[in-house]
Amino acid sequence: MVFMEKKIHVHVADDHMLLIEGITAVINTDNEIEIEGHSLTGTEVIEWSQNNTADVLILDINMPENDGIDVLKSFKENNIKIRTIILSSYDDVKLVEELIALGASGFISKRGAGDHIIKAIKTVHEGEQYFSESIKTNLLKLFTGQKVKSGERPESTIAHSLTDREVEVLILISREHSSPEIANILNISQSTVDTYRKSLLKKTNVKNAVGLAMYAVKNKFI
Amino acid sequence: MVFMEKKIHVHVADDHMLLIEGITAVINTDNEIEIEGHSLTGTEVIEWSQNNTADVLILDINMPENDGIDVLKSFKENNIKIRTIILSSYDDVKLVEELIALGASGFISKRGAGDHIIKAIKTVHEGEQYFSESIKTNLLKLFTGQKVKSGERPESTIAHSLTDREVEVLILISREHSSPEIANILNISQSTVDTYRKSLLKKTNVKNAVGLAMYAVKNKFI
DNA sequence: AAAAATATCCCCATTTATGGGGAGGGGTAA
DNA sequence: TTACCCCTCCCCATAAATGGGGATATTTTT
Repeated sequence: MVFMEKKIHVHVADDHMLLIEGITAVINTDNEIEIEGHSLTGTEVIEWSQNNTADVLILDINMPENDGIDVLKSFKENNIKIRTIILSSYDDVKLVEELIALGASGFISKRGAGDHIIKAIKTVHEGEQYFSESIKTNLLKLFTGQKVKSGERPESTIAHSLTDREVEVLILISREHSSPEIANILNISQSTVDTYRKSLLKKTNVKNAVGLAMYAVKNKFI
Repeated sequence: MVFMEKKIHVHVADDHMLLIEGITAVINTDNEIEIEGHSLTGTEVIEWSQNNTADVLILDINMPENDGIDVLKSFKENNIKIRTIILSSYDDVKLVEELIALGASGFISKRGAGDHIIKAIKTVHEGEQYFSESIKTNLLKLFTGQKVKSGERPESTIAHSLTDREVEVLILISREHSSPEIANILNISQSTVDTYRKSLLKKTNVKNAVGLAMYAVKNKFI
């Protein structure tokens, strides 16, 4: 780096303080980036965002009160623009498209090794998108697993009789989102979401949303 | 510190590489402690333990393949003695008793601020128990909010801040039963079942029945 | 090209779930 | 005894979920 008039200010949002401390420690090894503050719930992030001074937000998806999706939605509604890096776990990969539509520009898996958070911050700060290695791998799996449909592979589970959209809805249901919320997140009407609910109930042969969530767990959708 | 013949060697087990990196960064600020290695699944920890060289193990409860509890059980079965600090999230507090019985000697919450991991490592390495502030607070809540019956014992697995009846309802909800069904099964009125639902939602801090089912799974009620 | 599947939306109606409040009786610990 | 918790029940109201039907446009498969 040649010029450095000002450090990149980063805000971290995660409900695990220990992770925040860890990220802070990692970031402190770089002298171009600085932690500006943190939030422990989605609600805190939303409050913070109304008067924020940071350049980049690192945002966990799973948080109490209001999750990462709620936060992004709120940004959109209030026309707040913050370059945001999503901290994802498990299969949030399937939501990448929606998250991008909601304004996220970076994705880092909590799981993946070599997911360089510092590089992610700098890349996103430059206005570009960043996908960590593990996210890219998962995305690839997701897409190849769909395009190679030409006559083969029943895969392991019956779960694959579910369509892409159904799976998305299933995951959101399992994350405790209601139909109106899901409609909002996926930008479709609630009627459509309800159609997917019916379809899911029929296909999985369970009684209600709880059954769907259990099914999602059992089949490792979450 | 006066004497320092040798650093404390620490092994970290967590399925989130990012957290491991964070912990490493924190620990590297102390020159008496050194990270010896890490594991990403319970299975890895068990394999590692058969030929370990570390003084202290930092162990996450929620891991794929074999969780922290499985790991501790394996230690006990194979008579492996490693001073272990539990990294807990959410309501694992309720498992503290069980975890101590299984050989854990330290507890740090991922959530709590000021949960000094370095102090925990040193304390546990000295052979003493360590409870982080947030764990102590939660434990206190748990016990004050509960009658410790004379000569009674808190069951083997999960201690409940939930009452007996609440747990029954929780389990039935998780089995996909509706309120009218539950009322029928328990021979109480639906009003009463609904009261328990409200109480459960409040205590577990989740949004809906799906959240309750997930809570039940996480806390091994089902 | 025709058939099948997918994604999207709507109507209707009923049942469940959630959220707020209050309330009495029984047991137990301070 | 008093205070507190637990179990039980009820009122009210609104939101959400379920169940049935049907519909159109696009994409994919055959």
